[in-house]
This record gives sequence, structure tokens and C-alpha cells, in this order.
Amino acid sequence: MKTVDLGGSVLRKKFYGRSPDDVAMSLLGKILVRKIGEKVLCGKIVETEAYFGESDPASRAYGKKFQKFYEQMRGGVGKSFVYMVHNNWMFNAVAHEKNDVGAVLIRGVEPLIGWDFMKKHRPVEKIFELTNGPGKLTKAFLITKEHNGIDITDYTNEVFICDGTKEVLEIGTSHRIGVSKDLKKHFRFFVKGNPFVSR
DNA sequence: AGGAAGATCTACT
DNA sequence: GTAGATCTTCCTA
Repeated sequence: MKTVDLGGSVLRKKFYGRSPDDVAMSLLGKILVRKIGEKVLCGKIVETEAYFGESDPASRAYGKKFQKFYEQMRGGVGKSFVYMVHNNWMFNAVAHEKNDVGAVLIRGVEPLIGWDFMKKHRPVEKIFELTNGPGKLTKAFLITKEHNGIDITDYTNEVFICDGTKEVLEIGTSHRIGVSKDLKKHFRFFVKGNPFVSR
């Protein structure tokens, strides 16, 4: 197996054992890594959203309507949580405090390594259209249901997240995208001015 | 079997 | 900027 210097170490379980909005903000600037055999794809996370449990109208776990999702969002932290909406896979990281329910949705990444490879799967004219949306980045990174429930704190897996850049980020917040009944607080976080942020 | 889904693309006002 | 058609899973009937 090839080794790649990612400029940081893989994020531990402890990182995900905090409230979802905390984790969502902390994930900005971190590196999403996808291994495909010999190939390695890396992207800097520039946009996230926090989702909570049964009391969050926007959450998949809302009112325990979808049992399967609820169980997974309540399960062990530091695992991936992938679900399909309108022919798009959404990549989440399970994150919450003990005995709580929640996850963080990755909405946008900035391609660092292997963007030529991503482009093969998503033929687009403008580079920033490659990964500036939750469904787009999963297509570019070839993330599917097969990667649901895997441990993203284990760097031998096909998908994981590691610590990355040390740069100072200017963080913006807003309401969550496309959500009609959103909560009062802002639960979307993004790197200001980054072109890979959706909208 | 039928519906709803927190996305995306395309085509407009 | 907004609006409508399209799409595949999972849920409830």
C-alpha cells in the first residue's frame, strides 16, 4: 500500500463525541480521504451541517420515523452514515454526546488530490462544480451505500477523515439549505469565500 | 402499491 | 434569482 503525507493524523473517536454543531464547525478545514485501491482522493471540508435527533424536524431521525436511520444516528460515534435522497448519496459522520442522537452532513469539499480522477466521474466545465454539494461530492469520491457504517477513525478503511491544514479559517453560519422547517439557530457552517461552498 | 424525500440539472422570469 | 421534472431508496398501507 502506498503511503501519503496528509499533513496530519486521523481524527479520533473523542473528536466525534461532542454535540453535532460543535463537531460540524470543527470539521471545517479537515481532510476527507477516500482510498480506491492504489488511488487516493483527498478533499478539504469547507461546508457542513449539523443534524440532531427526534426533535429536529430536518433530521432523518425526526420522530423516529425512519427507524433504521434513527438507530444509526444514535449508534457509535465516528462512523459514517450514508443515505440516499433523490438519487444522491449523502455522506454524514455520526457525532453526538453520550446517549444522544446526531450526525454531521458533509456538504462541500475542496479537491486537493486526485481531482482529475474525480472529473472522470463528474464531467463538468467549471472545477468548482465538482464537489460543491453533498450529492456531488459523493459522486466525485465514489461514495455509496457500501461505505455506510464504516469506521472513519480507522485510516486503513476506504474512507476516513484526518486533521489537516493549520490555516486560520473565517467561518460563516446560516440556516440549513432546503429545510422548510428549520430551527432558530444556525446549523450550517462554511468557510467564507471558498468557491466550493454550495450556493 | 404509493408516497415522500432537505438534491441536481435545466430552463426560464 | 426561482421553478419544475427527474430520480432511487425506505417507509406505511
